[in-house]
Amino acid sequence: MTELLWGNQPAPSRGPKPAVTLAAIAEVAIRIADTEGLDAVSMQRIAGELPVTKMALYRYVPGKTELVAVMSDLAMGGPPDRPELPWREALRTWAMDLYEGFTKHPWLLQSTIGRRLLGPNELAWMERGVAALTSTGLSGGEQLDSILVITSHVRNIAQQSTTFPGHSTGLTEEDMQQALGTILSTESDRFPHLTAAMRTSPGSENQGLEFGLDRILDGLDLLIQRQGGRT
Amino acid sequence: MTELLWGNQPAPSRGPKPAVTLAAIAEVAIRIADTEGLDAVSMQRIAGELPVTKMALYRYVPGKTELVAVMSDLAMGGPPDRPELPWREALRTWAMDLYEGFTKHPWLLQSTIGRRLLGPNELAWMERGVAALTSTGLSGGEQLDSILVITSHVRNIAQQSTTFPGHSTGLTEEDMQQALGTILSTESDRFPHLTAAMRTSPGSENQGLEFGLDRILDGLDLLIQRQGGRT
DNA sequence: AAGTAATTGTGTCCGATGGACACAATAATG
DNA sequence: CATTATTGTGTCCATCGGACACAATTACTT
Repeated sequence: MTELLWGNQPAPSRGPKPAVTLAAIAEVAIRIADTEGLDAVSMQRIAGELPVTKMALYRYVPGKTELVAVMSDLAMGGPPDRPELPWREALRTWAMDLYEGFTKHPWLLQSTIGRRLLGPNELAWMERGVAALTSTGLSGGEQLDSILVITSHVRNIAQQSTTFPGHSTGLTEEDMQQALGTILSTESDRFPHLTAAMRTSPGSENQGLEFGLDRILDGLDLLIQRQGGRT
Repeated sequence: MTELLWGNQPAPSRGPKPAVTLAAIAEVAIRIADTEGLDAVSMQRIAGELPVTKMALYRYVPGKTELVAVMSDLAMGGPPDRPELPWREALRTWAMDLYEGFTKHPWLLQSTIGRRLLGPNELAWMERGVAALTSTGLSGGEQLDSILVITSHVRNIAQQSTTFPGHSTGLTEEDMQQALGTILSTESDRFPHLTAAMRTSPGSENQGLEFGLDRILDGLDLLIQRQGGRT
């Protein structure tokens, strides 16, 4: 499995030439997931767009789980190159880049959850994250925890703002807002503060990303200053 | 669907007595999910533990999606009663209670993602969250964004710390750490900061929850003070 | 009391899924 | 030329969510 993700295949000499490559399989799978959602990615479907049958895919990948892992790391890609910046700006653009990646491939939010083996690209993202924090005086554990908080925030904001192709419950953002509205109006006595908050809320938007990010960065800044770290 | 979640069924008069109830179905489903994971919850499996057949369940629920929604809101439960506290402590215990809920039913992390209709219990949690922030002078939108950040953090911490029954890739936390270790040792030149950070890291734990929570609360505190809010 | 209408439970059937497995075709090596 | 490792194919299976027709049950109406 590690070999699959990191591309360390022994390269056999005997036997017929492979008709496809792991990369080609992953690319097809990614394209399907991008356009029709992760649930539309089946072995049949993939094989249908390649000069092989379904079962041939199992020569390249032990199972669907592993295939999803490979395509995930590939779709995620590495973090884009950015000019060196002070830690706060560096971390902010890092978060924004990450957000963009998740909006470009929304299904990554489904496929990269829970305990899993990490691929080279995912590790590269982490590397860039902690790199931004090395000069702050935070300990290793604090650095890791910091980028974890930011990642969580970015992920969950992306999750609720992007619309999933396929698999979704078929709910528009409007549907949800409307249903919530009618409930809150008929049941407003049970949720007084919530109704009040939603009434004064502008009703949107991706300011949620900015807001949380600013709070977290403020909190980190405070900790760094308190520990006498430099920028 | 809203009727299902909020328990507003018209109660028919004609016809035979129902052999089971929606609540009973949900309870069985919850028990299965708790012990064997969400993927083990199938209509067959549920019916097997009830005096009905699989297809009879569809008299109580339009489809599996809706059933999962119902069992999710039920398992989540409402927020526990807590004495009134200043906003920071209130929000902290709120987050801890939420965390406990997710560790008690890890599958909630899978079932309550993306756009979905909100049940009474989920709304009750939100109500408690914003209630803690009403006296801070934050706007409605800011209050909602605040509890969203905290929820995200709690969720993702719970996600990586709890072990999923079934469905998991069968990876122990040790397996992951070990695989990561070997990769970082053979590939340490590609990830210098990351390897350094992981070397000085104590290797664990749920201090990740505390750390991120403290940063977020610090950031909120700063914003509140900046706006001249009172505690 | 008898019949009508609404509602519940059952059984059968379907398409799609991931995967096991045996087998034939292909290429490099001895 | 024969051996051997490797690739691709076809068949088969259990499981899943769900559609649908049909029988059984109960309350309401006449």
